Order: sequence, then structure tokens, then C-alpha cells
Amino acid sequence: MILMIKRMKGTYDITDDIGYYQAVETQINKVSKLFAYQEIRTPHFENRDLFHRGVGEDSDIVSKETYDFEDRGGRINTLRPEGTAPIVRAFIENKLYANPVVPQKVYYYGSMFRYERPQKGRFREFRQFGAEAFGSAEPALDAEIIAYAHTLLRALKINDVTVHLNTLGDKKSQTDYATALKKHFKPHLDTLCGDCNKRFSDNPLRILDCKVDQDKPIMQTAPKTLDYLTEAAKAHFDAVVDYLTAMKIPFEIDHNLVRGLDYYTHTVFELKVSKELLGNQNAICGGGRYDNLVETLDGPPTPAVGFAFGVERLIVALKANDYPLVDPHVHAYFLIMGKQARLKAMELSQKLRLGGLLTDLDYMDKGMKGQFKQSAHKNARFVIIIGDAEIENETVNVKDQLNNEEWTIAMDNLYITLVEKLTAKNYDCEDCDHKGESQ
RNA sequence: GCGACUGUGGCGAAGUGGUUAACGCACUGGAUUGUGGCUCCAGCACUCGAGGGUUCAAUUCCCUUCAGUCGCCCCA
Repeated sequence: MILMIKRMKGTYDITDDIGYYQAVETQINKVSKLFAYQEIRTPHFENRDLFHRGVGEDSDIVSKETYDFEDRGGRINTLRPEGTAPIVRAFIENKLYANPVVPQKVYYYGSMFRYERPQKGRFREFRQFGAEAFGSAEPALDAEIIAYAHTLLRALKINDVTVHLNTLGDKKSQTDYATALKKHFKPHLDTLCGDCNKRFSDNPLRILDCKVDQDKPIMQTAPKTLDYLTEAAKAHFDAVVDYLTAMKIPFEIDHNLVRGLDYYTHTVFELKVSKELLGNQNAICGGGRYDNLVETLDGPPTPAVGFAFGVERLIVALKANDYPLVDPHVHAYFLIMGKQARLKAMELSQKLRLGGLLTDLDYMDKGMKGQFKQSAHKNARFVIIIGDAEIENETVNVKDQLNNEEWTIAMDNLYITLVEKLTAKNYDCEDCDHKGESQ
């Protein structure tokens, strides 16, 4: 016990919650099909340079949060801290830009790793579901990707979510705006908090969403993104707004929305739940357009949009919304008394399983009472009792736990009898093909 | 990286510087050797996150460390 090895800080084992993860994964696959996105899987670690060049040298994620290690061959590896850069790498390396299908629409699901202090909705190994669409600069694609994210939430019955929308404009808009911001804040630096002084040089946009200084007058009079957008950038944003409106996706424009990764251009968005639910880590999805990243990573100039969900945060919201889960259960549980009965139960249980029935039995040599308790823990619909008398008569005693009915039938009729009972009207089993409706 | 709080059985939760660490739930066995769920009885922590110190004596006091929770930063 003293030397017991424990899980690493910021990681966790999924045990009782596995149903929630499976529900999320199922809906991800379903909704992705609706939007015609294909799954793509890439390695969990990459060359460290990929993230330095892709995500941005100065971003917190690569400057202080990556898990880096040198392997025995002297290569510098990094556990992926986010999904977009690896997907872009794969897009280029597999020459998906030459694929006749355009835009290329892909999604991914899997663990990401960041060396951070764990807190609510934040872990060192966490899961993201993300999507990326390559090859089109059309604002309709921005709207589609937002609708896609929104539809997943609907599929998961998560209602209390707000879509926040903003645009950073193209490169020229961004540099013009940053210069204007610096000019605006420079004379007032001494009135701003320490963090904002740092932000001034690192990323002046971030000053705008500072929690400490947000009510100060200089914030209100700060230049607005909109005033520095180029014509084209403004047209792009207006189009996204129009498409979202047409698709009836509710959203709010939030000109203070800034994203942390360096590669974003034009549209950026976040889906947020209430702070009561997730504290300040209440963004469950973030994304935007990144028209220059493919080129930055030595691919052909290719515009792209994408998003990423934090699966752990999604699951917190899922639970808060009482997402209905089907409890684990079996159809049949064999209650066996004696060696002969066990032999028979092994034979019959295999028959039932091959016939598609969820089946279990005792392996602990428990008494009747104990076996009944186990059958209840397993949520068994039918308890099949086999003892000496049944062996003698080639029958089994079947107890239907739904209505406490009990009857004796020939062993040979067990399977067909259970199937008939299970497919009777009003009975619907999520885990097998025995659906009342389809019968 | 910084700050606050917490750490007793599978879970919840009392407690004290000194022989056997309450109680509840769950679990196991029995009463009822072929019918669970009710009732009754019994069992269930060589030990109080880990390491060290103070003391005749530490789960209790002190230090360190680890972990959890929450906040800052940042992000999904």
C-alpha cells in the first residue's frame, strides 16, 4: 500500500461514467455523418516543431504547457496539446489537398495533453472532439461548422448554451487593429493591472477581456474590431451572420472574444455554458477560421475552418441536463445449484448469447440468496433456475423479474420463450436487436 | 507558475495526546441447506494520504511531501 502506484496528477480513470462517454461518442459519430464529415485519426505524439510553428511560439500552450520528451533515437517528441496542427500536418503529408472531394471535411476524437494545474473542467490528459474543413474560404462553411457544433449539443440534449461570435478579420485587419489598440492603451498603462501590462506587449487584444480592468472608462472608449476590418473581412463576417440567421442558429456577437491560438483569422467563436456549471472554464467548444495555417506548415495555400470541444466539459453539461442513460443490464441470469447444473448452464448460456441475448451467470458458488442478489445487481430481466430437479426433467425454471411470474419450461424451449417475451409489445431493448416495434 | 481549503473502511461521516477508531449505507454469512427485495443476528479499518520530527505515548501537535477541490493565468 505504501508503494502503491497511483494515477498521474490531472488524469483520471473512467469507470461509472463510461456510459456518458459512450453516449457522447455515439452522437459525435451520428452528427458528423449528418454533416458529411469523415473521421481521421492521427498519432498522439508529433515532432515538437509542429506545435511551435503551428500553434505559435508565444502561446501559453507551447511555451509552457507541452509534454516534451526525447526518445532513444534523439528525436524531440511532443504529446499533442491540441488537434488542429496534427490534422493540418496529416492533410499536407497525405496530400489530401489533391483529393477530388472539396472541401475536405474531417473530424477527430481523442486525448490531448497539457501540463497545467488541474481544476474544474481542466485536466492534464483530456479529450477533444474536433472538426476541420479544408479548401474553401466561403463564409457559408464557417456557418456550417458552427451549425455542426450546435447540432451536436442538440443531439446531446444540452440546451443552456450560448454561441459567441466574433471576427478577427484578415491579416491586415489584425495588424491595423493591434496597432490602434496599442496606441489607445499606451498612455494609460499605469492604470491597468499587471497582467494587462504584460498583455500589452504579448497580445493587446487580450486586454479587452480582462476581468480586473473591464469596467474602466478606457475600456469603453477602446477602438472596436469592426472599425479596422477591411471591406472583404467585413463582407465575410456579415455573410456568416446572415447564414447563421437563415439556419436559425442562435448566437450573440461578442467583439471582445479573443482566442488563444495564434493561427486564427476571420471568424472565431465559442460555445459557453453557465458559470454555475463550469466556473471560468465554461467554454465547451472553441473554434474559428485559419486561412494561413496550412501554408505556414509548408502546405499549399489552403483556407480552413474548425472547432474543438472539450469532452470532459461536455459531460459536465450532459449530467446537469440529466441525459438519459440506459442502465447496464442482462436479459438472462442463470441461477445454478450444483455441478450438473453448472455444466448445463454453461451450455445454455452460450446458446442464448449466440442468439443475441445478454446473458450472465454465477462464478462464485454462491447460495441461492447470493445469486438472486447478483442477478438484481446485473439488472437481469429473467432468472433461469437450474437444480437437480430440472436436470432430471430437462426443464428450467424461469422467473420474470418484471412481473414476478414464474414458470417451468423444457430446456429446449428456453431460447425461443425468452425471445418471445422480450419482443412482446412495449418492450424495447437498446442493446440488442429484440425490439418490440420491429417485430 | 501563484493562492486558498481539504485528505479517517467500497461510499458518507464522527472522534480523541494514552489500552478494543463511533455511527449510517453498501457488502458477506446465517436465521430461511431451491427463490433476492422486509426483519433479526453476526462479520467487515493490524489503521486514520505518505515521510519525518516533538513526546514516555501521535490518527490527534509541528515540518515536508503527495493527491484532491476551487480560484488566478490560460484554455477545451
